[in-house]
Amino acid sequence: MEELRDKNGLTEKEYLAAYRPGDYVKPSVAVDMVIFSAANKNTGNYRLLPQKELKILLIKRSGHPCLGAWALPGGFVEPNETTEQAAMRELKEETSVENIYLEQLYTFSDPGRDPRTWVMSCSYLALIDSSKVNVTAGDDAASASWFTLNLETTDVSFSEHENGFTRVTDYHLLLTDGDIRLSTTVRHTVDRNDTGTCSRYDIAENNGIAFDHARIICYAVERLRGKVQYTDIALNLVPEYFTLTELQQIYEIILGKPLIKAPFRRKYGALLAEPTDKQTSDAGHRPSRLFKRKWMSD
Amino acid sequence: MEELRDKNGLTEKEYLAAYRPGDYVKPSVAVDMVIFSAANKNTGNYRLLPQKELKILLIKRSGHPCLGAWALPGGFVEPNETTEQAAMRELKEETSVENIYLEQLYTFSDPGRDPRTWVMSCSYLALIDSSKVNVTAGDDAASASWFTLNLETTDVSFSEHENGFTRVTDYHLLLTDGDIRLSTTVRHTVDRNDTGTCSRYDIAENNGIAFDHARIICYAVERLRGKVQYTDIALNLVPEYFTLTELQQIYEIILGKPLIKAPFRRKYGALLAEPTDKQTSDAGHRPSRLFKRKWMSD
DNA sequence: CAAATAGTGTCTTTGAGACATTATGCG
DNA sequence: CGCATAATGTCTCAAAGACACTATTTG
Repeated sequence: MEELRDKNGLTEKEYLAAYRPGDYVKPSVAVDMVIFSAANKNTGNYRLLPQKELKILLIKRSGHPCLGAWALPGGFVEPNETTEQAAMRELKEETSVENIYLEQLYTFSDPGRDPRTWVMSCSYLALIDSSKVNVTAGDDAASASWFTLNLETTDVSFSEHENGFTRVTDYHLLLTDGDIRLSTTVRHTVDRNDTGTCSRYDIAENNGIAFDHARIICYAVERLRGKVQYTDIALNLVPEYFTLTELQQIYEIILGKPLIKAPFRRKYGALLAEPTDKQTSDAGHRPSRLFKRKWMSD
Repeated sequence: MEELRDKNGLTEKEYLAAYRPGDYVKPSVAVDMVIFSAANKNTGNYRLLPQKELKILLIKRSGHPCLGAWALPGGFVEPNETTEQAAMRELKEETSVENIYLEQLYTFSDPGRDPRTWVMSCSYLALIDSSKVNVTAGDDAASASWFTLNLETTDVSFSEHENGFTRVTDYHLLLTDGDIRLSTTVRHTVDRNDTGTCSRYDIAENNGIAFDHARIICYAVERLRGKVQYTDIALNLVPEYFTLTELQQIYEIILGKPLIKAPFRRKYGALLAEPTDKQTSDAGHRPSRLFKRKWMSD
C-alpha cells in the first residue's frame, strides 16, 4: 500500500494526528425504548381462559420538561458505546432485565421534539415475556408502570389525485394503568406522487404522554403488526413453555382482530412451536399441550 | 391547566428559560444515502432486449480519511433540520435531483466507524428512475459515479444450538464502473437464543469502499429485497411509462433470481401497473404495451 | 352431564409455479 | 419466412379461510 497524501501533503496518519473536531453544533442523541409485554387479564370466572393484553412500560417524569407526564424509558448515548449498547444499559438500569429482544426502530429528529435543546431519539422496540415482567415489577424505579395498550384505527381516508394519492389514518392510542388513562390522537399522513413520498405522524390531541413519545409508540405498534406476520418475533412475548392458544391470543392482540383457530395452528403452530410432553393444569376444562419455541431462520 | 413546579419550585417556563445544555460529549450525526437506480446494459445485438443492471451512486473521497476510496453521498445534519431534510438537501447538492423516494434505513453508531471522531450515520435508502439519472450524470461533482452492483451470497451456514441458533451469511459485494472494481466481503451473523438476538455485519475484506459503507450498502440491498416483495417500492425505479418486462427485470436484478413471466404479470402487473394506449417502438421485434404506475395503498 | 377449551377434518377458494401456446412486428 | 419478444391459457399443487366435528378435562 502506498502512502496517499492529501492536498496539504499529509498522510492519513499525519492528518488524523492533527485532526481537531470542529466547533459545529452537535445534537444530543438519546435512545428511547418501547418495551412490549403480553400479560393475562384476570377474568372473574375461574373456568374461563384468561385473555391477553398488550402492555408497554412507561416512566413518570419527575422533572421538567413534561413534569408528571409519562415517558418511554431511555437515556442519552454515551461515548464509546453503540446506540444498541446504550439501550441495553438503560434497560438494565431502569428495569433490571438484561437479555431481551431488541430491535432498532427509527431515528426521530424533529428539531423541536425536545423543548430544551437539539435531541435526536434513536428508538428501539423491545419485547419481553410476561414471566420475566414480574421480576421487574418490584423495581426501585418507583414510578415505572406497565400500561395496557389499545391502539384503535378510528378513521382511514384514501384519495387518489393527480399522479398519486393521499392516505390519512387516524389512530386513537389509549394507555391505561388502574385509574390512570393516557389518551392521544395521532394522525398518520402518507402522501405519494411520482416525485416522492412523504410520511408523517402528527399528534393531534395529547393527554399525559411526554414529548413526541405517542408517535414513537404508534410507530412501534405498526412495526410489530407488520413483523408478526412474517417473522417469529412473537415468540419473544411468550414464556419458555406456552400453549398454542396463548400464542394465538398474542397474535390477536397485536393485530387487533380475531384469528381462526385451525389455520392458525397449521401455519404458526407448525412453524414456530415444537410440542413437548408437558400439559397445563389447574384449568376448569381440558388441559392443553405445552409447546417450546422453534426458531425460524428468517 | 395547573402550573406544575419541580423540586426546585420552578415552572416549566422558568425551567426552560434557565436551561443550559450540559458539557457532555455529543456525537456528530451524518446522513449517508444508498441511491439505487436501474439502468439498461447495452447488449451488442440490436434485436435483443437490453438487460437491466442495479446501480448505486458513489463519490470518490478527495481528502482524508479514506482518501481515494469511494463513499456513499452524504453529509452532516445541521441544526433546525431533520435527518430527512438533511438527506434531501445533500441529495440536491450532490446530484441536483430533488424529489425522489427516500426512506430511513438504519442508524449506525459503532464508536470507531469514523477514525476522526464520534460520528453516527443515519442512513437512507433512495430510489431514482433511470430517466432522471442522465440529468445527473453531467454534474459538477466531478468524481461522482454510478457503479454496477452485484451482491452475491457466497455461503450460508445455519447451526442450531442450545436454545437457539446461529446463522452466518457471507456476501460478496462487487461494484464496478468501467475499469474500477470495488470488492468487499461482508459477513452477516445472526445469533439467537431465548435471552435475545444479536445481529452484526462484519467487513472481512475491503477494497476501495470508504468507512463502513460496504455494510450500509448490504443492509440497503437486504431492505430493498424484502420490501420489493410486499410493497410497490419498485415503481420508483421505473420511468413514467414502462413495460411489464422492464418491471420484471427490475424485480429480477433486485432479487437476484429469474421470475416466471405469467405469474409475475398476473400478480404485479395487475397490482402495480395500469395499461395505456402507448407502445414501444424501435425494437427488433413485436412492440410492447406501455403501462403507467398504479399506486398501492400499502 | 354440562361447560369450556383442545385439537382435527375437510371443503372451498385463491394464487403461486410451471409450462405451453398464440400473437405480432421487424428485417 | 424466421427471429425475438409480447401476451395469454391452463394445469397442478400448496395454503388461507371458514366451519364443523370430535376429544378431554373439571365440577
